[in-house]
Amino acid sequence: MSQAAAYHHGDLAAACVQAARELLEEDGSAALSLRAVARRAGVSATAPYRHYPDRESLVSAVAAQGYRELAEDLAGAHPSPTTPEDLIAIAVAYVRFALDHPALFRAMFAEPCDPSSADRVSATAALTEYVQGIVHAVFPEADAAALSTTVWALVHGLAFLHLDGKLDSSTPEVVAAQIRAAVEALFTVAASLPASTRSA
Amino acid sequence: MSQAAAYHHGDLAAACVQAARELLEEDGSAALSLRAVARRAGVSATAPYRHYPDRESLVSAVAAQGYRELAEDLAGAHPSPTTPEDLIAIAVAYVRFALDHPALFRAMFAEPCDPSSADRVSATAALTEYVQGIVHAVFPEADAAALSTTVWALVHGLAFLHLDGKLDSSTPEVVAAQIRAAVEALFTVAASLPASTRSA
DNA sequence: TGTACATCAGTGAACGCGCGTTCACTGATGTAC
DNA sequence: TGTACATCAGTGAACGCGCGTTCACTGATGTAC
Repeated sequence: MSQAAAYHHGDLAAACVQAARELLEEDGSAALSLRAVARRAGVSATAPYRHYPDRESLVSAVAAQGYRELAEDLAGAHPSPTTPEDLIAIAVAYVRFALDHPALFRAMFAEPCDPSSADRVSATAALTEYVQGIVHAVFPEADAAALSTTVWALVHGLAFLHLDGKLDSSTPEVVAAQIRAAVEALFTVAASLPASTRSA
Repeated sequence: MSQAAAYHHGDLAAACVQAARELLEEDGSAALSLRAVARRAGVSATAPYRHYPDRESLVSAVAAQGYRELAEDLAGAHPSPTTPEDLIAIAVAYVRFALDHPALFRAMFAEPCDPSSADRVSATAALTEYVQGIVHAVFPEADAAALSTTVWALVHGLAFLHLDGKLDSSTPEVVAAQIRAAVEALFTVAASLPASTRSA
Protein backbone atom coordinates (compact mmCIF):
# COMPACT_ATOMS: atom_id res chain seq x y z
CA MET A 1 0.00 0.00 0.00
CA SER A 2 2.68 2.46 1.06
CA GLN A 3 5.83 2.48 -1.01
CA ALA A 4 7.86 4.14 1.70
CA ALA A 5 11.59 3.40 1.73
CA ALA A 6 13.14 1.16 4.35
CA TYR A 7 12.64 2.53 7.83
CA HIS A 8 13.13 0.21 10.71
CA HIS A 9 11.20 -2.61 9.24
CA GLY A 10 10.94 -1.68 5.64
CA ASP A 11 7.30 -1.59 4.81
CA LEU A 12 5.39 -2.96 7.73
CA ALA A 13 2.04 -1.95 6.29
CA ALA A 14 2.55 -4.29 3.36
CA ALA A 15 4.21 -6.91 5.54
CA CYS A 16 1.10 -7.02 7.72
CA VAL A 17 -1.14 -7.64 4.74
CA GLN A 18 1.26 -10.31 3.56
CA ALA A 19 1.30 -11.97 6.98
CA ALA A 20 -2.47 -11.84 7.12
CA ARG A 21 -2.66 -13.48 3.73
CA GLU A 22 -0.41 -16.29 4.89
CA LEU A 23 -2.47 -16.85 8.00
CA LEU A 24 -5.64 -17.03 5.93
CA GLU A 25 -4.07 -19.53 3.57
CA GLU A 26 -2.91 -21.72 6.43
CA ASP A 27 -5.76 -21.66 8.90
CA GLY A 28 -8.55 -21.45 6.45
CA SER A 29 -10.53 -19.89 9.25
CA ALA A 30 -11.18 -16.41 7.84
CA ALA A 31 -10.68 -15.08 11.37
CA LEU A 32 -7.82 -12.63 11.54
CA SER A 33 -6.36 -11.22 14.73
CA LEU A 34 -4.06 -8.24 14.82
CA ARG A 35 -1.85 -9.99 17.32
CA ALA A 36 -1.43 -13.06 15.16
CA VAL A 37 -0.58 -10.87 12.21
CA ALA A 38 2.01 -8.96 14.23
CA ARG A 39 3.50 -12.22 15.49
CA ARG A 40 3.68 -13.54 11.97
CA ALA A 41 5.32 -10.35 10.75
CA GLY A 42 7.93 -10.74 13.49
CA VAL A 43 6.97 -7.54 15.17
CA SER A 44 5.54 -6.50 18.51
CA ALA A 45 1.80 -6.76 19.04
CA THR A 46 1.31 -3.03 18.86
CA ALA A 47 3.51 -2.18 15.91
CA PRO A 48 0.71 -2.53 13.35
CA TYR A 49 -1.07 0.39 15.02
CA ARG A 50 1.49 2.65 13.39
CA HIS A 51 -0.12 1.73 10.06
CA TYR A 52 -3.68 0.69 10.80
CA PRO A 53 -5.89 2.48 13.28
CA ASP A 54 -7.63 -0.76 14.21
CA ARG A 55 -8.16 -4.38 13.29
CA GLU A 56 -10.99 -3.57 10.94
CA SER A 57 -8.85 -1.44 8.69
CA LEU A 58 -6.23 -4.14 8.35
CA VAL A 59 -8.93 -6.58 7.35
CA SER A 60 -10.19 -4.09 4.81
CA ALA A 61 -6.71 -3.75 3.37
CA VAL A 62 -6.47 -7.51 3.05
CA ALA A 63 -9.87 -7.71 1.43
CA ALA A 64 -8.94 -4.95 -0.99
CA GLN A 65 -5.83 -6.81 -2.01
CA GLY A 66 -7.94 -9.91 -2.45
CA TYR A 67 -10.19 -8.05 -4.84
CA ARG A 68 -7.23 -6.85 -6.83
CA GLU A 69 -5.76 -10.33 -7.07
CA LEU A 70 -9.10 -11.71 -8.10
CA ALA A 71 -9.27 -9.09 -10.83
CA GLU A 72 -5.82 -10.11 -12.00
CA ASP A 73 -6.77 -13.77 -12.07
CA LEU A 74 -9.84 -13.01 -14.11
CA ALA A 75 -7.89 -10.89 -16.53
CA GLY A 76 -5.35 -13.69 -16.71
CA ALA A 77 -8.04 -16.15 -17.75
CA HIS A 78 -8.75 -13.95 -20.73
CA PRO A 79 -7.47 -10.41 -21.17
CA SER A 80 -10.18 -9.14 -23.51
CA PRO A 81 -13.09 -11.54 -23.89
CA THR A 82 -15.27 -11.30 -26.94
CA THR A 83 -17.04 -14.65 -27.04
CA PRO A 84 -19.18 -16.56 -24.56
CA GLU A 85 -16.41 -19.10 -24.47
CA ASP A 86 -14.01 -16.45 -23.19
CA LEU A 87 -16.50 -15.47 -20.51
CA ILE A 88 -16.83 -19.05 -19.40
CA ALA A 89 -13.08 -19.25 -18.91
CA ILE A 90 -13.31 -16.18 -16.70
CA ALA A 91 -16.20 -17.67 -14.75
CA VAL A 92 -14.14 -20.77 -14.10
CA ALA A 93 -11.26 -18.60 -12.92
CA TYR A 94 -13.58 -16.84 -10.49
CA VAL A 95 -14.66 -20.06 -8.82
CA ARG A 96 -11.11 -21.37 -8.96
CA PHE A 97 -9.96 -18.31 -7.04
CA ALA A 98 -12.56 -18.94 -4.35
CA LEU A 99 -11.55 -22.58 -4.02
CA ASP A 100 -7.84 -21.78 -4.03
CA HIS A 101 -8.17 -19.07 -1.38
CA PRO A 102 -11.26 -20.01 0.62
CA ALA A 103 -10.47 -18.04 3.75
CA LEU A 104 -9.50 -14.95 1.79
CA PHE A 105 -12.60 -15.19 -0.34
CA ARG A 106 -14.74 -15.51 2.76
CA ALA A 107 -13.00 -12.58 4.38
CA MET A 108 -13.64 -10.53 1.26
CA PHE A 109 -17.35 -11.20 1.37
CA ALA A 110 -18.39 -12.51 4.75
CA GLU A 111 -16.85 -9.75 6.83
CA PRO A 112 -18.97 -6.82 7.93
CA CYS A 113 -17.40 -4.76 5.15
CA ASP A 114 -17.25 -1.24 6.47
CA PRO A 115 -17.78 1.26 3.68
CA SER A 116 -15.31 3.65 5.27
CA SER A 117 -12.37 1.92 3.66
CA ALA A 118 -11.79 3.81 0.43
CA ASP A 119 -9.36 1.14 -0.61
CA ARG A 120 -11.93 -1.56 -0.24
CA VAL A 121 -14.79 0.38 -1.74
CA SER A 122 -12.86 1.22 -4.86
CA ALA A 123 -11.63 -2.33 -5.23
CA THR A 124 -15.14 -3.74 -5.19
CA ALA A 125 -16.39 -1.00 -7.48
CA ALA A 126 -13.63 -1.87 -9.90
CA LEU A 127 -14.71 -5.49 -9.85
CA THR A 128 -18.31 -4.57 -10.55
CA GLU A 129 -17.33 -2.39 -13.47
CA TYR A 130 -14.99 -5.02 -14.80
CA VAL A 131 -17.74 -7.63 -14.86
CA GLN A 132 -20.08 -5.19 -16.51
CA GLY A 133 -17.45 -4.33 -19.07
CA ILE A 134 -16.68 -7.84 -20.19
CA VAL A 135 -20.33 -8.80 -20.32
CA HIS A 136 -20.97 -5.80 -22.50
CA ALA A 137 -18.05 -6.70 -24.74
CA VAL A 138 -19.48 -10.16 -25.34
CA PHE A 139 -23.16 -9.24 -25.51
CA PRO A 140 -23.13 -5.66 -26.75
CA GLU A 141 -26.86 -5.54 -27.39
CA ALA A 142 -27.95 -6.96 -24.06
CA ASP A 143 -28.68 -4.86 -21.01
CA ALA A 144 -25.16 -5.07 -19.66
CA ALA A 145 -26.06 -4.02 -16.12
CA ALA A 146 -28.84 -6.57 -15.77
CA LEU A 147 -27.05 -9.41 -17.49
CA SER A 148 -23.80 -8.86 -15.63
CA THR A 149 -25.62 -8.95 -12.30
CA THR A 150 -27.13 -12.26 -13.29
CA VAL A 151 -23.84 -13.69 -14.46
CA TRP A 152 -22.00 -12.49 -11.40
CA ALA A 153 -24.65 -13.87 -9.07
CA LEU A 154 -24.60 -17.23 -10.79
CA VAL A 155 -20.84 -17.53 -10.62
CA HIS A 156 -20.67 -16.14 -7.10
CA GLY A 157 -23.30 -18.60 -5.96
CA LEU A 158 -21.43 -21.48 -7.54
CA ALA A 159 -18.29 -20.33 -5.76
CA PHE A 160 -19.96 -20.25 -2.37
CA LEU A 161 -21.83 -23.50 -2.78
CA HIS A 162 -18.58 -25.19 -3.69
CA LEU A 163 -16.82 -23.52 -0.79
CA ASP A 164 -19.47 -24.83 1.58
CA GLY A 165 -19.33 -28.33 0.24
CA LYS A 166 -22.81 -28.26 -1.18
CA LEU A 167 -21.68 -29.29 -4.64
CA ASP A 168 -19.29 -31.86 -6.01
CA SER A 169 -15.87 -30.22 -5.93
CA SER A 170 -13.87 -33.41 -6.15
CA THR A 171 -11.73 -32.36 -9.12
CA PRO A 172 -11.08 -29.09 -10.92
CA GLU A 173 -12.45 -30.69 -14.08
CA VAL A 174 -15.78 -31.54 -12.48
CA VAL A 175 -16.06 -28.01 -11.14
CA ALA A 176 -15.16 -26.46 -14.47
CA ALA A 177 -17.67 -28.62 -16.33
CA GLN A 178 -20.40 -27.62 -13.94
CA ILE A 179 -19.64 -23.95 -14.28
CA ARG A 180 -19.54 -24.28 -18.02
CA ALA A 181 -22.94 -25.96 -18.08
CA ALA A 182 -24.51 -23.38 -15.79
CA VAL A 183 -23.11 -20.34 -17.52
CA GLU A 184 -23.73 -21.74 -20.96
CA ALA A 185 -27.38 -22.22 -20.12
CA LEU A 186 -27.61 -18.59 -19.17
CA PHE A 187 -25.71 -17.40 -22.20
CA THR A 188 -27.97 -19.24 -24.57
CA VAL A 189 -30.59 -16.69 -23.69
CA ALA A 190 -28.29 -13.73 -24.00
CA ALA A 191 -26.93 -14.96 -27.29
CA SER A 192 -30.41 -15.35 -28.73
CA LEU A 193 -31.05 -11.65 -28.35
CA PRO A 194 -28.21 -10.00 -30.25
CA ALA A 195 -27.03 -11.20 -33.62
CA SER A 196 -23.85 -12.69 -32.24
CA THR A 197 -21.83 -15.78 -31.56
CA ARG A 198 -22.46 -19.36 -30.79
CA SER A 199 -24.95 -21.29 -28.70
CA ALA A 200 -24.51 -24.66 -27.07
CA MET B 1 -35.00 -30.85 19.24
CA SER B 2 -35.78 -32.87 22.37
CA GLN B 3 -39.40 -33.03 23.36
CA ALA B 4 -38.59 -33.93 26.96
CA ALA B 5 -41.12 -32.89 29.58
CA ALA B 6 -40.43 -30.06 32.00
CA TYR B 7 -37.38 -30.77 34.10
CA HIS B 8 -35.78 -27.90 35.87
CA HIS B 9 -35.84 -25.60 32.98
CA GLY B 10 -38.26 -27.19 30.65
CA ASP B 11 -36.44 -27.74 27.44
CA LEU B 12 -33.11 -26.01 27.65
CA ALA B 13 -31.85 -27.55 24.44
CA ALA B 14 -34.55 -25.78 22.48
CA ALA B 15 -34.28 -22.66 24.61
CA CYS B 16 -30.60 -22.40 23.70
CA VAL B 17 -31.35 -22.56 20.02
CA GLN B 18 -34.05 -19.95 20.52
CA ALA B 19 -31.69 -17.69 22.45
CA ALA B 20 -29.05 -18.11 19.79
CA ARG B 21 -31.56 -17.15 17.13
CA GLU B 22 -32.46 -14.00 19.02
CA LEU B 23 -28.83 -13.04 19.39
CA LEU B 24 -28.27 -13.53 15.69
CA GLU B 25 -31.27 -11.39 14.83
CA GLU B 26 -30.11 -8.61 17.13
CA ASP B 27 -26.38 -8.45 16.63
CA GLY B 28 -26.32 -9.36 13.02
CA SER B 29 -22.80 -10.53 13.67
CA ALA B 30 -23.10 -14.24 12.95
CA ALA B 31 -20.69 -14.83 15.84
CA LEU B 32 -22.27 -16.95 18.52
CA SER B 33 -20.78 -17.61 21.94
CA LEU B 34 -21.99 -20.31 24.25
CA ARG B 35 -21.77 -17.92 27.16
CA ALA B 36 -23.90 -15.29 25.49
CA VAL B 37 -26.46 -17.94 24.64
CA ALA B 38 -26.55 -19.19 28.23
CA ARG B 39 -26.89 -15.64 29.51
CA ARG B 40 -29.72 -14.99 27.12
CA ALA B 41 -31.46 -18.20 28.14
CA GLY B 42 -31.22 -17.07 31.77
CA VAL B 43 -29.06 -19.97 32.78
CA SER B 44 -25.52 -20.48 34.08
CA ALA B 45 -22.66 -20.44 31.61
CA THR B 46 -22.16 -24.17 31.84
CA ALA B 47 -25.74 -25.37 31.71
CA PRO B 48 -25.78 -25.75 27.91
CA TYR B 49 -23.12 -28.44 28.25
CA ARG B 50 -25.84 -30.75 29.50
CA HIS B 51 -27.31 -30.61 26.01
CA TYR B 52 -24.47 -29.76 23.65
CA PRO B 53 -20.99 -31.22 23.96
CA ASP B 54 -19.43 -28.03 22.66
CA ARG B 55 -20.05 -24.72 20.97
CA GLU B 56 -19.82 -26.19 17.54
CA SER B 57 -22.74 -28.52 18.06
CA LEU B 58 -24.96 -25.71 19.26
CA VAL B 59 -24.12 -23.75 16.14
CA SER B 60 -24.95 -26.79 14.05
CA ALA B 61 -28.30 -27.10 15.77
CA VAL B 62 -29.03 -23.45 15.02
CA ALA B 63 -27.98 -23.86 11.42
CA ALA B 64 -30.14 -26.95 11.08
CA GLN B 65 -33.15 -25.05 12.37
CA GLY B 66 -32.33 -22.29 9.94
CA TYR B 67 -32.43 -24.76 7.08
CA ARG B 68 -35.76 -26.05 8.23
CA GLU B 69 -37.23 -22.58 8.49
CA LEU B 70 -35.88 -21.70 5.10
CA ALA B 71 -37.57 -24.79 3.71
CA GLU B 72 -40.83 -23.72 5.33
CA ASP B 73 -40.56 -20.23 3.88
CA LEU B 74 -39.94 -21.64 0.44
CA ALA B 75 -42.88 -24.01 0.74
CA GLY B 76 -44.95 -21.08 1.98
CA ALA B 77 -44.13 -19.11 -1.15
CA HIS B 78 -45.67 -21.89 -3.17
CA PRO B 79 -46.52 -25.34 -1.83
CA SER B 80 -46.36 -27.25 -5.09
CA PRO B 81 -44.91 -25.22 -7.94
CA THR B 82 -45.70 -26.24 -11.48
CA THR B 83 -44.89 -23.13 -13.50
CA PRO B 84 -41.79 -20.97 -13.86
CA GLU B 85 -43.79 -18.22 -12.22
CA ASP B 86 -44.20 -20.37 -9.12
CA LEU B 87 -40.46 -21.02 -9.06
CA ILE B 88 -39.74 -17.34 -9.29
CA ALA B 89 -41.89 -16.73 -6.22
CA ILE B 90 -39.84 -19.32 -4.39
CA ALA B 91 -36.59 -17.75 -5.56
CA VAL B 92 -37.75 -14.42 -4.21
CA ALA B 93 -38.61 -16.07 -0.90
CA TYR B 94 -35.10 -17.52 -0.72
CA VAL B 95 -33.42 -14.15 -1.05
CA ARG B 96 -36.03 -12.58 1.23
CA PHE B 97 -35.08 -15.11 3.90
CA ALA B 98 -31.42 -14.21 3.58
CA LEU B 99 -32.14 -10.50 3.86
CA ASP B 100 -34.56 -10.97 6.75
CA HIS B 101 -32.15 -13.15 8.71
CA PRO B 102 -28.69 -12.10 7.55
CA ALA B 103 -26.73 -13.37 10.53
CA LEU B 104 -28.55 -16.69 10.56
CA PHE B 105 -28.09 -17.12 6.84
CA ARG B 106 -24.40 -16.39 7.20
CA ALA B 107 -24.11 -18.82 10.09
CA MET B 108 -25.82 -21.46 7.99
CA PHE B 109 -23.32 -21.11 5.18
CA ALA B 110 -20.24 -19.26 6.35
CA GLU B 111 -19.49 -21.43 9.34
CA PRO B 112 -17.00 -24.28 9.04
CA CYS B 113 -19.93 -26.69 8.79
CA ASP B 114 -18.74 -29.86 10.45
CA PRO B 115 -20.23 -32.89 8.74
CA SER B 116 -20.52 -34.71 12.04
CA SER B 117 -23.82 -33.08 12.83
CA ALA B 118 -26.42 -35.50 11.55
CA ASP B 119 -29.05 -32.87 12.17
CA ARG B 120 -27.29 -30.38 10.00
CA VAL B 121 -26.33 -32.80 7.28
CA SER B 122 -29.85 -34.07 6.86
CA ALA B 123 -31.24 -30.55 6.86
CA THR B 124 -29.00 -29.46 4.02
CA ALA B 125 -29.61 -32.69 2.14
CA ALA B 126 -33.33 -32.06 2.48
CA LEU B 127 -32.90 -28.60 1.01
CA THR B 128 -30.92 -29.93 -1.93
CA GLU B 129 -33.55 -32.54 -2.66
CA TYR B 130 -36.32 -30.02 -2.28
CA VAL B 131 -34.78 -27.72 -4.86
CA GLN B 132 -34.23 -30.62 -7.19
CA GLY B 133 -37.81 -31.74 -6.70
CA ILE B 134 -39.45 -28.45 -7.53
CA VAL B 135 -37.21 -27.86 -10.51
CA HIS B 136 -38.14 -31.26 -11.82
CA ALA B 137 -41.82 -30.55 -11.26
CA VAL B 138 -41.62 -27.40 -13.35
CA PHE B 139 -39.23 -28.65 -16.01
CA PRO B 140 -39.85 -32.39 -16.10
CA GLU B 141 -37.83 -32.96 -19.23
CA ALA B 142 -34.77 -31.03 -18.19
CA ASP B 143 -31.81 -32.55 -16.38
CA ALA B 144 -33.17 -31.78 -12.93
CA ALA B 145 -29.85 -32.19 -11.14
CA ALA B 146 -27.96 -29.87 -13.45
CA LEU B 147 -30.68 -27.28 -13.78
CA SER B 148 -31.41 -27.20 -10.08
CA THR B 149 -27.76 -26.61 -9.30
CA THR B 150 -27.76 -23.69 -11.69
CA VAL B 151 -30.95 -22.25 -10.27
CA TRP B 152 -29.79 -22.67 -6.70
CA ALA B 153 -26.41 -21.10 -7.43
CA LEU B 154 -28.01 -18.14 -9.14
CA VAL B 155 -30.42 -17.49 -6.31
CA HIS B 156 -27.80 -18.17 -3.66
CA GLY B 157 -25.42 -15.77 -5.33
CA LEU B 158 -28.07 -13.09 -5.50
CA ALA B 159 -28.75 -13.62 -1.81
CA PHE B 160 -25.11 -13.19 -0.85
CA LEU B 161 -24.45 -10.25 -3.12
CA HIS B 162 -27.46 -8.50 -1.63
CA LEU B 163 -26.32 -9.41 1.86
CA ASP B 164 -22.92 -7.92 1.19
CA GLY B 165 -24.30 -4.73 -0.24
CA LYS B 166 -23.01 -5.38 -3.74
CA LEU B 167 -26.43 -4.94 -5.32
CA ASP B 168 -29.25 -2.48 -4.94
CA SER B 169 -31.32 -3.76 -2.03
CA SER B 170 -33.10 -0.51 -1.30
CA THR B 171 -36.63 -1.91 -1.43
CA PRO B 172 -38.14 -5.39 -1.48
CA GLU B 173 -39.69 -4.54 -4.83
CA VAL B 174 -36.36 -3.71 -6.41
CA VAL B 175 -34.89 -6.92 -5.10
CA ALA B 176 -37.83 -9.00 -6.27
CA ALA B 177 -37.71 -7.46 -9.74
CA GLN B 178 -34.06 -8.22 -10.04
CA ILE B 179 -34.48 -11.82 -9.00
CA ARG B 180 -37.36 -12.19 -11.39
CA ALA B 181 -35.28 -10.86 -14.26
CA ALA B 182 -32.32 -13.08 -13.47
CA VAL B 183 -34.29 -16.26 -12.96
CA GLU B 184 -36.54 -15.61 -15.91
CA ALA B 185 -33.53 -15.31 -18.16
CA LEU B 186 -32.35 -18.69 -17.03
CA PHE B 187 -35.78 -20.28 -17.35
CA THR B 188 -36.16 -19.13 -20.89
CA VAL B 189 -33.57 -21.70 -21.78
CA ALA B 190 -35.07 -24.44 -19.70
CA ALA B 191 -38.52 -23.77 -21.07
CA SER B 192 -37.32 -23.97 -24.62
CA LEU B 193 -36.23 -27.57 -24.16
CA PRO B 194 -39.35 -29.39 -22.96
CA ALA B 195 -42.78 -28.84 -24.47
CA SER B 196 -44.00 -26.98 -21.46
CA THR B 197 -45.15 -23.69 -20.09
CA ARG B 198 -44.47 -20.07 -20.77
CA SER B 199 -41.43 -18.06 -21.73
CA ALA B 200 -40.78 -14.40 -21.01
C1' DT C 1 -49.43 -43.80 50.28
C1' DG C 2 -44.78 -42.96 52.17
C1' DT C 3 -40.06 -43.40 52.50
C1' DA C 4 -35.09 -44.24 50.60
C1' DC C 5 -32.49 -43.87 46.91
C1' DA C 6 -30.69 -42.91 42.21
C1' DT C 7 -30.60 -39.92 38.52
C1' DC C 8 -29.27 -35.99 36.28
C1' DA C 9 -30.26 -30.82 35.02
C1' DG C 10 -28.36 -26.79 36.41
C1' DT C 11 -24.75 -24.09 39.57
C1' DG C 12 -20.76 -21.36 40.51
C1' DA C 13 -15.97 -21.00 41.10
C1' DA C 14 -12.01 -21.50 38.68
C1' DC C 15 -8.54 -22.47 34.81
C1' DG C 16 -5.84 -20.51 31.10
C1' DC C 17 -6.25 -18.24 26.85
C1' DG C 18 -5.91 -14.79 23.12
C1' DC C 19 -7.77 -10.78 22.07
C1' DG C 20 -7.90 -5.31 21.00
C1' DT C 21 -6.17 -1.40 22.62
C1' DT C 22 -3.56 2.29 25.78
C1' DC C 23 0.51 4.19 27.20
C1' DA C 24 4.97 5.91 28.22
C1' DC C 25 9.20 4.58 26.35
C1' DT C 26 13.55 4.03 23.23
C1' DG C 27 16.26 4.29 19.67
C1' DA C 28 17.08 4.65 14.78
C1' DT C 29 16.48 7.80 10.92
C1' DG C 30 16.32 12.23 8.71
C1' DT C 31 17.02 17.39 8.89
C1' DA C 32 18.87 22.12 9.99
C1' DC C 33 22.67 24.67 10.58
C1' DT D 1 31.56 17.48 7.41
C1' DG D 2 29.87 17.41 12.18
C1' DT D 3 26.85 18.28 15.72
C1' DA D 4 22.03 19.12 17.93
C1' DC D 5 17.60 18.28 17.45
C1' DA D 6 13.02 16.57 15.83
C1' DT D 7 10.54 12.95 14.04
C1' DC D 8 8.36 8.78 14.29
C1' DA D 9 8.50 3.39 13.73
C1' DG D 10 8.61 -0.09 16.77
C1' DT D 11 8.73 -1.83 22.00
C1' DG D 12 6.98 -4.00 26.04
C1' DA D 13 4.25 -3.81 30.04
C1' DA D 14 -0.24 -3.44 31.31
C1' DC D 15 -5.48 -2.92 31.13
C1' DG D 16 -9.87 -5.31 31.11
C1' DC D 17 -12.51 -8.40 28.47
C1' DG D 18 -15.19 -12.46 27.01
C1' DC D 19 -14.37 -16.73 25.73
C1' DG D 20 -14.62 -22.32 25.99
C1' DT D 21 -14.27 -25.67 29.06
C1' DT D 22 -13.36 -28.46 33.74
C1' DC D 23 -14.87 -29.69 38.03
C1' DA D 24 -16.98 -30.79 42.34
C1' DC D 25 -21.32 -29.50 43.91
C1' DT D 26 -26.58 -29.19 45.00
C1' DG D 27 -31.00 -29.87 44.73
C1' DA D 28 -35.14 -31.07 42.23
C1' DT D 29 -37.34 -34.91 39.85
C1' DG D 30 -38.50 -39.68 39.07
C1' DT D 31 -38.45 -44.65 40.66
C1' DA D 32 -38.51 -48.92 43.61
C1' DC D 33 -40.48 -50.98 47.25
